[in-house]
Amino acid sequence: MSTVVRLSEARKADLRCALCPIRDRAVCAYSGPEELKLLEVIKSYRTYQPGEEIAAMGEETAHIGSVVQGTVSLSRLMADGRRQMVGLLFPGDFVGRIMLPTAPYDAVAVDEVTLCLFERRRFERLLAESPDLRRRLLEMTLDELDAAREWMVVLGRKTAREKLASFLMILVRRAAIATGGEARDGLRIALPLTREAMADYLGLTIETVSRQIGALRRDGLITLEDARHLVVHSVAALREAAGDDA
Amino acid sequence: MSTVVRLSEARKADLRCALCPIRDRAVCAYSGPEELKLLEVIKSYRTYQPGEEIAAMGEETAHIGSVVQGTVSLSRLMADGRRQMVGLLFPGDFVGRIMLPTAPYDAVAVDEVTLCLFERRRFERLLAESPDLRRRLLEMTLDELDAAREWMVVLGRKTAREKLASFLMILVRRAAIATGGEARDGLRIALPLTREAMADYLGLTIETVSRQIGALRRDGLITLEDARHLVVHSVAALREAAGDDA
DNA sequence: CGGATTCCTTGACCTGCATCAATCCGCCGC
DNA sequence: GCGGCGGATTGATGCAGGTCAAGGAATCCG
Repeated sequence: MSTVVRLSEARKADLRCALCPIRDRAVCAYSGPEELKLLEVIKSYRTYQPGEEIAAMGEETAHIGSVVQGTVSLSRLMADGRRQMVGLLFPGDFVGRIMLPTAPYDAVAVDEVTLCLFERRRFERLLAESPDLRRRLLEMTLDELDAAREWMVVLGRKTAREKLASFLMILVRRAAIATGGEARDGLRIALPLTREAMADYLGLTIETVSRQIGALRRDGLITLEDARHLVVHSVAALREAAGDDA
Repeated sequence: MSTVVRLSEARKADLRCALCPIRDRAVCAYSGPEELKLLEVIKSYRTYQPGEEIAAMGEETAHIGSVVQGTVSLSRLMADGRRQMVGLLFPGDFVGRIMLPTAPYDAVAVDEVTLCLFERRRFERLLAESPDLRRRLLEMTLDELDAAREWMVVLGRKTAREKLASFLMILVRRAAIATGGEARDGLRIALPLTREAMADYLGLTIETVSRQIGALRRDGLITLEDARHLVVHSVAALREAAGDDA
């Protein structure tokens, strides 16, 4: 009995917004305690398995929300099977298109994903009344637009090697943020994506992805622990290889 | 004397928001008469010549505003000279990044461009108080994000021919909207961009752009009047060539 | 333990687009 | 008229990355 109580208390604690791991980055980042209370009432959590579909392009989406844990891919599929990933969402990022009833692309869980969901209609009603939510959502959308445009440069103008290095740099920056500080040499990186998903993100084939990873390894920029884990030896060299100046 | 008066009256009429040609599409689309009055006070017009720089990446931008007339390109330049266009703005579209002091990319007038400008600080203050402006801006930003992601598919996965056809389809859709109705066969299209600008938009070289236009012409999809004007014979065939289903 | 499956790597070959180079066309100033 | 110039076309050639094919490594399951 007492274990049950303790479990339910723990579950409850998980659900408290104040303790949420993405509290400072999600749509609700600017929301005060009163608004948080409102959100707490209407929110629900859902977990998706790797590869599981979160939303399908063209279909109605009843829920929208935030990535709490894991990685979500947004992609578009052409009629003949070619696929292009158009976004990669990490904890704190917002999933779902507001002001539009249907999803404009496929959303798929890359690894095990937990979402903090709101019923779309209810969230939009809340949005209409909350300057804090609106402000944060606008800010996040603008950031995503900048990121999308940055990625257009990668897709349109970079070589396969530069594409790979650019992708790794994204992971390096994320890992640096997660561990609190600067991007340091010797950083160990987990690749959340399969070779195929990377290829779809970078506009390449899996063979080219594999070969370019091999080339970066041979050139001493990285070491592969296994197919999904690597160590970055020189962040500066990797940035150089990505063709960025920033 | 009387002509001077009449001229100044005409000028004044040009400046009245109620008569603005982009009144229904710009940031101010949802603004009521009172708000329009406020905007009317702080706005100013400026005209740019073809090729003239509107904003340079990384530099502070004192003004933001709407495209009233003409076409604006947003692009990013890599250190070695490679350029990728990341957006093409038409009348009604918003120029400038709010909530950020510096421009995230270069903005250049493609042809003769007229902007309706607001001092950035003042506009942001207005934005903070106006739900109508904020709502419209969020809506426009979300639309641009969708457009950017759609373009990522073009850049990442389409062939040169499909890229050209996709670009022409954008112009066809725009021309259709401008002339009020459906995209009809036999439509005459003006190319606002040079071959170089098209190449930068599509992630190609000017030679490939030229060759692919030639190929579309030889295949009977289009006829060239001159280098900057063409007729689309079959919109359906062009869409097909673009590799789209929508 | 062995077979099946999924994911990744590697090799040989091919092709679509880039590169390099020459020419053309329309337009301007003189 | 004619040179000069920016933009566009066209041709010849090369190569980065795609395609096709085989095989390895890890995991699952009977």
